[in-house]
Amino acid sequence: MTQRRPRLSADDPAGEDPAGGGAGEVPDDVTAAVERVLSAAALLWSRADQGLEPAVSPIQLRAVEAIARFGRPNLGRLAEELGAIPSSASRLCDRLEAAGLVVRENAVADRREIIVRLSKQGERLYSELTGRRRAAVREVLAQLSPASRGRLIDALTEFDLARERQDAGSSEAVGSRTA
Amino acid sequence: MTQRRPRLSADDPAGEDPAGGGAGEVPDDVTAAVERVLSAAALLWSRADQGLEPAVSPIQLRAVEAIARFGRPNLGRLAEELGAIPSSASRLCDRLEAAGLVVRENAVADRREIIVRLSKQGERLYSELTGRRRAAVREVLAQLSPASRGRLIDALTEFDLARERQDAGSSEAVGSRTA
DNA sequence: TATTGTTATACTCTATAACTATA
DNA sequence: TATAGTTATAGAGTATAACAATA
Repeated sequence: MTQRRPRLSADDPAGEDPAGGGAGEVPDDVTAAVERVLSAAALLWSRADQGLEPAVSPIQLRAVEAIARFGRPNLGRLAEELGAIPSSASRLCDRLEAAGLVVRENAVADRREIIVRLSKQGERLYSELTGRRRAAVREVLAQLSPASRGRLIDALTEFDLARERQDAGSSEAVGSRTA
Repeated sequence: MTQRRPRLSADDPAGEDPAGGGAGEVPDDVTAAVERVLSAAALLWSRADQGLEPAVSPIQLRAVEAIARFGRPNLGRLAEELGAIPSSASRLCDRLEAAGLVVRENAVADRREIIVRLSKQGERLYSELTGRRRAAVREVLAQLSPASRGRLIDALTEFDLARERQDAGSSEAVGSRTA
């Protein structure tokens, strides 16, 4: 799950708050078209774990990804990256370690710290995941002409630059959460 | 979580299988650029639930989305859409109902069936979610010039058509899983 | 007998709080 | 005293298997 904020409990009546809304200016049809692609892209991306071997849970897979990104994080850093608290990350590592995907090691500098790294098998799993994602993207791109691909990459680059500008401005947001 | 296949248990040594790989033809830099944007897009999309009121869990939110898409699915149809088994969906509905987000009703045609629909509060929550996603996309698009937006929508439309062709060809895949 | 949904049981995942070890 | 991590406990989320009700 990975959220820090308290959630609605089963015995809790629930709260109020409309909120929502957004800036005008951008035509609705453009927004809708981009939304549709984003939605499909998110699906394409998340489907890459289908048939992965061994079939770890999405949560464990996400932890493997986070560890791969950081190389050798300590447990606190890993928890932060997952948007979880150290306790949860510790328990998750228990299971990952039991599954043979990660290894816990004592840090040399500060003996309180525990370094988490991927095992050989964990690295293999991560490679398979990234390979599958790349393959999925390639399969779609292969259907486009080189000229179309050129236009696509130009447009996406523009979008990504805009997104980064936007992202930099709204850093008061909460945790990461790849969910 | 929502997967049907057996997962690696904590007491299970784990399996083998390299796999991965993909079709050549498409240049690596193009693939990598698209991947980067897809990754960011998936993140943008999944972050829309930040600060939602009431703060339901991602799993419950996903169920709300599925119910909203279908209108009034029976429990089995909902489970199928979530990539879960009826038992899990039933338990999930217990919590959603307790939280006041959905309502269970007896079907008129077949008295074995249970129809699941959003409560007023559930619909409000769903509206807020879609509103937030739309706003997030708008904010990014607002940073682009109208000409850039035109190019973007053309490129995305091409990509989406290619994806749909691809998707139609690989329908032997398992469940949906938005994870 | 087949289908729809629920309940019993067990495991993963997560948070809060209390604890241990090191700094 | 503060920090890094673990353990105890409790609840959400899920699957398998056994069950009830309807077709």
